[in-house]
Amino acid sequence: MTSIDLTAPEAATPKLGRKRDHTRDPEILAAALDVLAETGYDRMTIDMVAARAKAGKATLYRRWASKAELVIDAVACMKNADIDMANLPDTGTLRGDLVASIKSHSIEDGDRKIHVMAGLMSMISCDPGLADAVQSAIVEPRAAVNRTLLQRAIDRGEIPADCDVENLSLLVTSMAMYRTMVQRKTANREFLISVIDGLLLPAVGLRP
Amino acid sequence: MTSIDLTAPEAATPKLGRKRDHTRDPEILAAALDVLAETGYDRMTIDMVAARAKAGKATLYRRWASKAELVIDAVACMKNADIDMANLPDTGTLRGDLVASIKSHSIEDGDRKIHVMAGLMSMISCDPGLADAVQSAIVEPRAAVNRTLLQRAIDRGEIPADCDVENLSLLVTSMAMYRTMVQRKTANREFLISVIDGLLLPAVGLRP
DNA sequence: TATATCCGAAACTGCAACGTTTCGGATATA
DNA sequence: TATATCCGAAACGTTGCAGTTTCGGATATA
Repeated sequence: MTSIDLTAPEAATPKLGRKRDHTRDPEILAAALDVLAETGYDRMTIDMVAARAKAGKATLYRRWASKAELVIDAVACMKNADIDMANLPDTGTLRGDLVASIKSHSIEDGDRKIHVMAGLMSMISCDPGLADAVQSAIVEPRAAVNRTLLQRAIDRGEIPADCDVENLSLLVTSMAMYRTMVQRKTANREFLISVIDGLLLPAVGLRP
Repeated sequence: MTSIDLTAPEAATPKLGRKRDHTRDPEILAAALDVLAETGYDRMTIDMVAARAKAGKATLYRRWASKAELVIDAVACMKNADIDMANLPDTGTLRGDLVASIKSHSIEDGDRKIHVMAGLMSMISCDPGLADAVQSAIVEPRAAVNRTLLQRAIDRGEIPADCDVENLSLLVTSMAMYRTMVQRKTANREFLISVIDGLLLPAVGLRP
């Protein structure tokens, strides 16, 4: 199912000959994500991915049984590309933490994730496994960051303890997704800060 | 292009014989939207729509030149299915107006619109005309309602004049879209009110 | 009533992409 | 060095759907 399974040695494997080069797997998966983000799942073809990765189509089919498995693996392997829960910003204020978590790299990465999700939208309702992969690899990590930052602000008494942490932690991502998917505009730094200053902070009783 | 164009009389049309029955067009378009919302654009087939509408495939191709035109027409014709700008609620408070605008019918309609958008996600990045149709038929009408209700609240001095009306007017829809598309949960009345009371009203300085 | 056009059902064509397979050449292991 | 497996390229068969056409039957117009 996953690329990890493919690395497992089989019972009666002959030991002679060349071994498969798994160092190229990440390149192929990255190429798959690129094509997915640009064209969407249904219009994406294996040939596109192979061409992008400068690999033969046969090479891909040697490693993944189908287009669906390739995509699921690609999504699963994009987990935590930019998010480091163990090393969150700690500036002393909620606004400082939120703004510090918007590095230019994480903006690009977030944008990419949104486009990948858009490409998976039609497929996601059919395959529950894919929905789970998207949930744990794309959605949940980002929400966890915001949830932690909000909880810290509560703990230090900066914001009221009875505020709606769950909805608040999804606010910025929801607005970014809407802007990207529906309005077809980029969720750039300026926009993200306008959401923080215009919606999130006022909602917890802070004036930026 | 549109069903309206198809009703236009042609120059040298013979006057004899049976005329095309356009009273069934809305049924066919509604069937197209149903299939679109359920299966997505790429997996949707003309046969599905024909079967749903209990019509022949040839009948559909007599009226729309292609699958794309059928879908664009269907989206355009769902304009304002539930929204009546001339008859907005006016309860005297922002919360009253917002809650009053969430009738059970408009919840279902909003849910349907979100599923239609999800089905169009992959296609929407290819066809700019489709993006415009979605924008004016699905997205903008709902935002306009919220924008008006917020502006009224400003005019009567209920909320500060410098609040972020543009982002605020997209807040509920964004959260509903996120919940439906990503979390695969229904954006029911309880959820919508939790967004209003937990995010929107606090963000404009009101305590529900 | 006679006729022209409609209708739905179903068979058909064309095409695009999936997934498979084969090929010659390269390369790591024994 | 010998061999087994890798690699990328390219051809192939199959499938599924878009779009077309044909058919018998129904229906509104004259």
